[in-house]
Amino acid sequence: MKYRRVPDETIRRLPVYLRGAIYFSRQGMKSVSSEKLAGLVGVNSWQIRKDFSYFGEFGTPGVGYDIGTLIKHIQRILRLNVVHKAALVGAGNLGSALLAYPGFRMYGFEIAAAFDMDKRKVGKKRAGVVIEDMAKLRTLKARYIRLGIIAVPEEAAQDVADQLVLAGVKGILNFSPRYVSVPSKVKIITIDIAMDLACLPYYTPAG
Amino acid sequence: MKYRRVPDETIRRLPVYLRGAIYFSRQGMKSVSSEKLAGLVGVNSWQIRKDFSYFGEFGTPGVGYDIGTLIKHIQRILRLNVVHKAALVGAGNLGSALLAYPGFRMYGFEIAAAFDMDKRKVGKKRAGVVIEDMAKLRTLKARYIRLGIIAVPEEAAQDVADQLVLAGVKGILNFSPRYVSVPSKVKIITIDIAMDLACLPYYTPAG
DNA sequence: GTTTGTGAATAGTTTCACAGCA
DNA sequence: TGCTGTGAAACTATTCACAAAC
Repeated sequence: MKYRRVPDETIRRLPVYLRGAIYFSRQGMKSVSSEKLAGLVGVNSWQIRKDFSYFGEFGTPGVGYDIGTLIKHIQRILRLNVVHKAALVGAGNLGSALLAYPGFRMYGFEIAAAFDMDKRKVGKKRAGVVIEDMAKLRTLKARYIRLGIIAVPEEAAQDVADQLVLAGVKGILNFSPRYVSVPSKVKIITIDIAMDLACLPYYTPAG
Repeated sequence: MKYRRVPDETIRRLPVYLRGAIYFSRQGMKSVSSEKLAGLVGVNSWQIRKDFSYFGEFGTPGVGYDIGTLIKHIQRILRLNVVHKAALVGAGNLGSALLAYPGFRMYGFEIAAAFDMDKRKVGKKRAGVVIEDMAKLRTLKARYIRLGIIAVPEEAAQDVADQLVLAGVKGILNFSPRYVSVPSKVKIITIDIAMDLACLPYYTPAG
């Protein structure tokens, strides 16, 4: 296929395919068709084939995709083939849930450090990770931690983001319900878990 | 403006605008321009004006949008002007975090019930909500609870979704990292908090 | 027979530029 | 002057249909 810019939407779907491929792999399957994968992850089969086609041909007509190859391929495209260390800021309810969440490992992430403003929490452990003082954020660079996760109350979000940027992180996952501004060299993704729910009533007329 | 189907993307942005409007309202402001709102929420001003234009004219040229009117308008469009009761299934780490999350109230949601498979948790309280036995799910309809939130391990997600559908919910917010299938009359939104993070390394080359 | 890969057609979304109103 | 509302243009993404590969 002649070169075309990869759509952002395609990138957004790759983790879904990766999860599906890992699932089939654990079931002991060796290869899978776009139709089968489509059934599992809830995306059309032609959409899946189109998405994969942006990265060259790696399926076998009449057979499907080799699951091992597929996993490696997607991991390399998304740069998930190396372990990415992340720092969590905020060890409250949400932060603790994130520390215990098994989903990060699946994509090669490791929450390697946790921080909290509350001095009483400092030194305690959550899911095997020792909570550190906010002042220690400056050590991130030396510890090769390049991602930050914000799980603090919204008033503190911008301040924490500034500190993370200062500490040299390259990407931030923001769980606080507030838009946060960062220099353009830093990529930020904001997830407001209530916002997705806010769209639901619109789509459920007889609610 | 002549009628045109409202883009899904516009609907997805409305909660963002709503949050911004509520923020300005709390600051004591009476009206706001699309430019000001744009600065807060990180969307272009013309995008905001376009989005609003799908629902008729409610701004004043030379002045901006009346904040009170804006809030009421968006709430009505999204059907957030009545309280929506939701049932949480799964009172583990994530479930507890959701129960304590203040963001739901902002959009008019109330987690009115919580359920867990673990009999030892049944009867205990989390953030003021008593955890009930899974068997009580069948009482949702009588209690006017039409939304379900799934916060259980992925193996149990499909089963819980089936039970929620049986209990008559109209919409489901799924936090388990697995695609779940439901009848087409039920709207489901799946959030995998790790999946968003999985896209980050792709956008941060020097990671 | 089955399943991939992809150009072309269709659909959806964003951006622009500016007329018109307060 | 300042800001909204919107048609038209540009851009992006999805869907289709089918030739080619196994």
